[in-house]
Amino acid sequence: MRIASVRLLSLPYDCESCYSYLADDSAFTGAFVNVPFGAGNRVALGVITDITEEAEPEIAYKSIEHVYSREYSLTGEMLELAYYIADHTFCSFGDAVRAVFPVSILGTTDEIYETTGKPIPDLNIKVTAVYIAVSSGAMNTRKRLVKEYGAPVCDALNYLCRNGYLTRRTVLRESANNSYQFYYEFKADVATKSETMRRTLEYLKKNGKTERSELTEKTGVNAAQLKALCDKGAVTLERVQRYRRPFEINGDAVEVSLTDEQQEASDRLISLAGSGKPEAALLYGITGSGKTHVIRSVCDAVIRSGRQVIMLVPEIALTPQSLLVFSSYYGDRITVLHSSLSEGERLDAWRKIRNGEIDMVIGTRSASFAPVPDLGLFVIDEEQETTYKSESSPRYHARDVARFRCAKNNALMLLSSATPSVESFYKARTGKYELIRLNSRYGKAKLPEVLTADLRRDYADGITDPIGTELCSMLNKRLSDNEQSILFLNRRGYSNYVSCKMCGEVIMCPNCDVSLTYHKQKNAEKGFLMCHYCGYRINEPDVCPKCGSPHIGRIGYGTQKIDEQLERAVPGARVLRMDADTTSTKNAYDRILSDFRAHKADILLGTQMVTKGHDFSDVTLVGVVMADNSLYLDDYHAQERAFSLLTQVIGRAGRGDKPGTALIQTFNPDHEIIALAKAQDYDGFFEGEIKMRRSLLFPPFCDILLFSLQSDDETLVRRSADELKRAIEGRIAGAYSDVKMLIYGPCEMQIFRVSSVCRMQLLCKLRMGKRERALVSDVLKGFMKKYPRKVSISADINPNQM
DNA sequence: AGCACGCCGACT
DNA sequence: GTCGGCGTGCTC
Repeated sequence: MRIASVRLLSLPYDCESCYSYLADDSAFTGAFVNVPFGAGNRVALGVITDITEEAEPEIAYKSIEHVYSREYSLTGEMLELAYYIADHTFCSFGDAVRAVFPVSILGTTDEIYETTGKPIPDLNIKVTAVYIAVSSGAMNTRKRLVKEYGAPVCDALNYLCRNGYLTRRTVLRESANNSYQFYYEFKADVATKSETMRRTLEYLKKNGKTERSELTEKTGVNAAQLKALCDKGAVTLERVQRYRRPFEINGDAVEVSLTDEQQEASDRLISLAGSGKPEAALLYGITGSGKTHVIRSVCDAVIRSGRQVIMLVPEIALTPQSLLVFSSYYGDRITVLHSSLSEGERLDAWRKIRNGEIDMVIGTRSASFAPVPDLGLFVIDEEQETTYKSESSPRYHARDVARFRCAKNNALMLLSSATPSVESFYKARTGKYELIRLNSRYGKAKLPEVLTADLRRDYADGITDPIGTELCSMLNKRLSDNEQSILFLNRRGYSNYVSCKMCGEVIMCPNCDVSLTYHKQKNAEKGFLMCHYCGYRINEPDVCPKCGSPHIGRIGYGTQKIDEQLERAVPGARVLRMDADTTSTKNAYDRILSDFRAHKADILLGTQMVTKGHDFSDVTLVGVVMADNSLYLDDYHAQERAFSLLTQVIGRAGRGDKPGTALIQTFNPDHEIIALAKAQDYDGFFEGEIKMRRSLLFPPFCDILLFSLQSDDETLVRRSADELKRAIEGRIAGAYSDVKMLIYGPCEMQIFRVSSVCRMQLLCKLRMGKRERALVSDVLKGFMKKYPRKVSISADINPNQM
């Protein structure tokens, strides 16, 4: 007897998810299966993790209902990766599998109900209604019934099945996202009366294998006639998956010759990639040093050796420009993979990758799981970016996935950055990663001149405009010289809120502990106020809701307001605004950038988005409207983020022939981080930062473990948070006395209430290892058992925000 | 997570 | 007296 261990995807974290089922010969490890589960034998999706021959007599086994094909199964690597993710990020096995595998590719299952003919007795009216609906035939699938009658039908259906009035069978429906092309080929002459069919046969005889649409067009044959020809054995039909392509390939490959420094870096990386061992390297090169050329040259070598490359970029908006660089070399052997592809596009890309039709995958965090058959190189560009860490379950870091996969495939993990994360640079310093430096700027580009504008002086003169006098005059100068400028606005602290000038009341969201943000309404005097956390929305009030005073007004300035001020301060300038509001539509981002590149505007004003690796040769001025906002967040990352951001912004100036200038407006021109960014002195920044991290005990000298608790019952979250702390302390005093950790809190999260849900957190510093993970898992499961469905809890290792 | 079983309040 | 509330416990 074959017994398969099946792990179910639908069970929560605190449930044992492994069950044994009888299996036939079609079962294999890594296969997705449908199994009957629970008293109602509802269909559940699972994965076979193991197969044995020994049955245990005391277990009443059920049988596997369906085994999905090998084409859509987990490879050994992916199965191990799913376990790795579940273990390291404390998520359910199902969440981990759904991250590594596009489960929707399997299609959907539904349950069909049929009457048995057994007459029903006098039953509950609802049950009778369901029975009648089913027996009429129109309403016989579970999904349709649930949609019509709501969830309670399940009870009725189970009752009817249990007592033999209905039977249930499950059906599989192939994913609607499959799209096929049909190829016909001539096989044998047959007699037919139809002129069209004869013509079709002749055409096939002459032209060989032909796609259906071409055949229909040329001979006028229809689907029914083709089917008849197949049935008669006159032609054969071949069904081929059709792939959609969500992007254009353009540009011609330009052979770039590498500088000596670049060539040396490339040679070293190529030898690492070919070492036959897992390797990790950090490519650290100042902005404009040509990291991309080096990466491309390494990709070339890896692909030539028959292996594949995965390259991650921080955000979707950056995929087109990377694609532009690489697609000219690799043509249709390259693909993108990210979450804004349509379902069909994503699945197509996935299939092509798995079929070995792709040499290079470019994508965001989720592309870490691209099923390349023989991974040779895993590049993470701008590796310090926070977007590589997932903020929802599974809370994995792409770097850890990369490391895991490179270890399995003896591949090279290549981190690349001008401002590496402190953690990565420390690893490079201590020899865990090979450090490869590019020290010289490439081509004609020169480091821009960096100036600071002391806003205190403006304030002393009574000028409080967001664009100070210095910046204003420099912008005007650029305009008259027909040169371009970029203005960067740090979003944080720039939200517009509404407050009463009489009583000081700030209009808050009723569901969340945040102020409402003002939004302009098109063609209207009054705007509206919206909560960015829960979406709550009201019209802008005329009077203060607290004291009734009409003296209420908008405070703060965002891109909109600065846009308005620019009209006055730099008359005649054409301004393009790029932020979350103006880039909401699909191609807006590309359009804004290409318009700016074509010099259809003089000033590009925007948030984070303007800082990311675009080269505009006409830009000679970059202004940072307010540098201070990013410096004082109470988070140990704050300095690092600020330095990285400022360095990137400054790097945007002077990418072409003309010398560039960066102007940083600040109230703190003497701040250390600003000085370091001004000098583009990463090493200096790192020395200071690593000292701080060591003395205050922060990563990389420990890991941060953050528990978050949520509940709509305020007293319960508070109480359970205290109890969580005691539970951890109890275990450390008992079974886990070998685990060392510091516990801080519990305390309220920065925004305590969101959507009427109260949130607490508990922070721990420790060094994560096997025992530590066991403890965390233990504590989590204990907590979930104690507060089922009342308080939700999650654990996050080294979160982006605390 | 579902779903069944089981034990207490507002209705025919 | 029953329908149905959701607390507890189990699922190969």
